[in-house]
Amino acid sequence: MIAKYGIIIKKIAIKSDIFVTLMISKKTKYAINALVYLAKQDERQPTRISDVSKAQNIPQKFLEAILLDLKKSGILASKKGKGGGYYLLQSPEEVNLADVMRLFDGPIAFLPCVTYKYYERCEECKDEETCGIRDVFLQVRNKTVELLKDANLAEIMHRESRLKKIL
Amino acid sequence: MIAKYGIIIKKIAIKSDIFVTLMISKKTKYAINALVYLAKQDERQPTRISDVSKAQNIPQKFLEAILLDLKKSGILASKKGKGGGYYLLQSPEEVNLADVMRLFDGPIAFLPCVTYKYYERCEECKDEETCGIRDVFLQVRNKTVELLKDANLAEIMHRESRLKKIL
DNA sequence: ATAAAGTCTATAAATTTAATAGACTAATTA
DNA sequence: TAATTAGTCTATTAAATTTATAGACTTTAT
Repeated sequence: MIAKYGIIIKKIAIKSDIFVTLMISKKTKYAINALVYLAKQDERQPTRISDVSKAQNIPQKFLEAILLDLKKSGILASKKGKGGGYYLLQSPEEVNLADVMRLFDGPIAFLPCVTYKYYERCEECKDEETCGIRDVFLQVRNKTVELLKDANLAEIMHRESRLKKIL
Repeated sequence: MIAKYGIIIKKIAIKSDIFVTLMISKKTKYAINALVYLAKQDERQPTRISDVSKAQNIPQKFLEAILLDLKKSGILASKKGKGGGYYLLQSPEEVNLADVMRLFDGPIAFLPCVTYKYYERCEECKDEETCGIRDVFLQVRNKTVELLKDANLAEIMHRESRLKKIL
């Protein structure tokens, strides 16, 4: 990144490219947008993939795979044939960003040694129990997961209402 | 990720591969390890790249580029020739993980729209000011940056001492 | 002088992300 | 039961990024 600084500045100014190293993937972003959109469709009427795709500006074929994954994980359900589409299977309160992010981007952690399900030791680490770097990243991970667990679809919609009132 | 679950489970069990989507890059990890190592070398005697490389298990050629970047950013200084090497230019209190991570992995944020220096709007976003998703990720980002700013090299070493006392 | 040690340029292998294409299957309804 | 709608599955590809590796070059201490 450093070696490319000159180019990067240019990119941001002209084409607005952005580094993605620590950011969520487009897949996760699309998934979250689609879920919030489905949560906003009152009733549990199925919504067509093509409708979600148009409304949220997500490439349809890409979205198909994403929704299928969300279905396999039990968050969404679908109905085939005419009048079919996708709908929330879980309640908006049950679906939180931590789970969605983990589904598509893997563990929420800056280091493998502070993950729960994907734990991996650092080779160079002499004593993990007393590693100061790990201690910091463990704290960050715990706080992040806490905040993302609280951020369920209902909460996200509440926040939007609140923000609209302020403005 | 989901489509590969079978393989992934196998990988974790057999070869312990890990997804890296939201994790810091090896470059950043190497940089942090090298910095903590240099901070532990009392006096400001230059330490050879080869010594850091061996002690921290970092490919030497890769480390050379990393240390050079840290030098360009003003964190380290170097001395050439015999008896040369790298040493901290800033005090251990001044060097924090937020700055180091930003240097190599770019902005600390899950979405471009909650970054400061690399801000980018989401195309699909109708009203950013009232976006509930953005509101969540902004909160996460602020907390994360706060914790990482506090995590300077001195603090990391303090934590190690504290952890050693507990054990 | 010469040996030690950092610097610079270029390139390559491996992995991952993001996206596309097309055939196939299931369900509804006329 | 045929036609249509809409989700499902498999394969492939393009682009970008990460993680290195190689080798020539420059500077400095003794």
